[in-house]
Amino acid sequence: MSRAEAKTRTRELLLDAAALTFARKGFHGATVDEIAEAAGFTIGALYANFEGKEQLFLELLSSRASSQIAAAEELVREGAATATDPLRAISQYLVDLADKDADFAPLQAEFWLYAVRNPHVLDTMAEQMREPHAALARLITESVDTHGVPPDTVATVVFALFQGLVRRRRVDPASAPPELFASALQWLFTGIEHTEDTS
Amino acid sequence: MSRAEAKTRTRELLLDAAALTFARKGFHGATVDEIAEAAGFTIGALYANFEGKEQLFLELLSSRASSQIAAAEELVREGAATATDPLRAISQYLVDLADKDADFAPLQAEFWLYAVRNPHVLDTMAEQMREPHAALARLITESVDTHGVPPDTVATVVFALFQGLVRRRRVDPASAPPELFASALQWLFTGIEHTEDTS
DNA sequence: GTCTATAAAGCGATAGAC
DNA sequence: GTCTATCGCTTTATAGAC
Repeated sequence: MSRAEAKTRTRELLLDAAALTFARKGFHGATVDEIAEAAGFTIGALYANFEGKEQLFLELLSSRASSQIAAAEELVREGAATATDPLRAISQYLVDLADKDADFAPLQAEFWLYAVRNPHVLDTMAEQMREPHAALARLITESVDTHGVPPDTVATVVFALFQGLVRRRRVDPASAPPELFASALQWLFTGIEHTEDTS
Repeated sequence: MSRAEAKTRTRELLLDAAALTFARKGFHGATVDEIAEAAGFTIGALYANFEGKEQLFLELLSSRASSQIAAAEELVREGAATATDPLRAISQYLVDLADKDADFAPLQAEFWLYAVRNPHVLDTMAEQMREPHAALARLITESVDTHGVPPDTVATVVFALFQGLVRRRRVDPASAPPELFASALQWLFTGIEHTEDTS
């Protein structure tokens, strides 16, 4: 491993550790010491690779876009594979993701709060969401008939719905079971009015 | 004003200031000094009325339930008043609320993060949501036919949807215009499939 | 490039005056 | 009950050794 590769590796380890620590403690709650230690280094390595805590956080915010893109692409692949019930496939995939990576939602919330409080990063935040959003819009276009409603619009609503349900699920799991994700998505397209009355 | 009333007033001023400051800076980002100053006092008054920063935050989390209940009750009244299009009335009311009080959503996010990171307050958080949730469920029952889907379930989905859209609106207002809130709610009941194709 | 030691600042909380 | 002054701890960031 060359010197340059070693440094890149250190940076990535620090970024991963930062993601974990910021998710668990928040931006102000997390300390640089703690982040460095979680990565297996001391603060010296951190300051050799990043200007400081804030720049590390912002770099993380930008870099996590790529991992989101990867997830979005897998979502599309999954959706194409199980074309029998694409809506159900989408919801199941996203519920699994949220349940498996418990740090994802808190980190996103932390990013959102930071962006709301520091308007100059709002654009970065919007940018971060663009590709996953586009991927979902593409999947929707391929899978269902939106009857003239722009796929972008539908994607926005679907993301909002899932984000809200994921947060709810954390506070009160019983009120937001996995099936609700699928049902809600189903309702969005066919309407509650057209649900078979099972009461 | 009696001594007891004065103290109660100080407590309330401090709680209001705490809501503002925690919303704008976050739990760790806000300082007790800053909160006291925003209320027009110094830290002495704060420590005379609360055990410390954490207890102040938790008391705020609990106390804000009552103001939410008030908002929920007004929502029900509004909904009953404009019974011509209750879905549209609900969405407009909630969008106005979110746009008017810019600190509300960040404070809720801060509460949620705190609850996720400190599981012993998850119940308090769930409790806080109960009454507004019940109010919305009642309004739904009165306003629309849910075709056997429990109103509680519908309320959960509606809250999730709105919460997600409000957050999105903060980052990218163009992608989440007020009309989208009404449309999304409409779709939930009648289905995108049954939208008139206006393309 | 990374570690250890330290500087400088900010924080929550307390004590005593009024 | 509230204010002012201060303690003690934690934090970010830097400097110098290796």
